[in-house]
Amino acid sequence: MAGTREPGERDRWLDWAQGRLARTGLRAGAVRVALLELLARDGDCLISAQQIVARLAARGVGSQASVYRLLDQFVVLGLLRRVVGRDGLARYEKAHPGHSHYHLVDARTGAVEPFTDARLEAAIAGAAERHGFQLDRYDVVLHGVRVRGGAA
Amino acid sequence: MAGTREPGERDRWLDWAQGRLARTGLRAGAVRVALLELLARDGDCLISAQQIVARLAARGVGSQASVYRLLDQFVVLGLLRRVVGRDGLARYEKAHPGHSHYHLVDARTGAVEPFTDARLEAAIAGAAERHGFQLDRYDVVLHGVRVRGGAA
DNA sequence: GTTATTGCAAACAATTTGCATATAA
DNA sequence: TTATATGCAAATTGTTTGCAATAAC
Repeated sequence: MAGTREPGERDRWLDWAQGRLARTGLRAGAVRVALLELLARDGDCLISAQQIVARLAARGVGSQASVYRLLDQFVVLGLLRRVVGRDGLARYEKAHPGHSHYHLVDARTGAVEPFTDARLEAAIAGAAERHGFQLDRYDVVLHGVRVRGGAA
Repeated sequence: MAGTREPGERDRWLDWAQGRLARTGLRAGAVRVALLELLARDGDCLISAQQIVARLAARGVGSQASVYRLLDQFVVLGLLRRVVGRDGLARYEKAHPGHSHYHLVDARTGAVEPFTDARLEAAIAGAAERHGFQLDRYDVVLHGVRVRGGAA
């Protein structure tokens, strides 16, 4: 199952995010609390804003406006990463400081799966260098079909 | 200037596209003709649908509906590549069969520039292989600032 | 009490669709 | 002639914004 990692990581992100928010003068409203909890649990791979709105609504919390506003806020604070898919929808996932990753999209199921790859990272840095670019950030999305179990 | 290549490439794409369209039972309407010509000239790097609509409108040709419909059609036929930017807008560029490339986005100017890099290509193939993925297609977008003239 | 948070509804913008008309083959 | 191409206007859909009411600190 994508999103299952070492125990404690979920809470680590939550603690980090809460600490960061506490230090900004912002206030812990009901929607923000619920959103943080939801993201801590399900924010390991891209979730769309609409999905989030729906899940919160199912619990009787939040509205379009507040969810979009909070997501924006979290992105600005560096708590979330925002990615726009081929369908033009914004999706979000927890940001882990200094820990960038790529996405594998399964052409059959549409499932998105994060992965990291040191060699690829090095190759990208090299390519940027060769083309006279000082790299700031990058997006890499691979589309294909799974033929073997993913490398852990 | 991005988009300047060997002489004749523009017409080569146009010929190829026209040939492909001719063999499909579709008809060469006025908007299609104008759109093909525009793309042959300016389609080397990502243009948004709105830009295209505007440019055609300035020449008194086309409408939202026909432009969007034609662009879709061209993508399906493999004449164009469709890319969705971080702003969620669809952008298009000429597809060259078997000739994939990446994009450099200048963080200062927002300019998008295509490039190719054999080593990067190999690295991507390797990463897909390592993660048990049979690669179908990929998107690579590098964000940063230009520090030297681009490698020709 | 002051100021940020929330919800509602309206506003927006890109894209899509229905349908009547024009036109290429 | 007959199916495709086109334009117009309306509909969709994701996202944003204005504003009054609410609640955190």
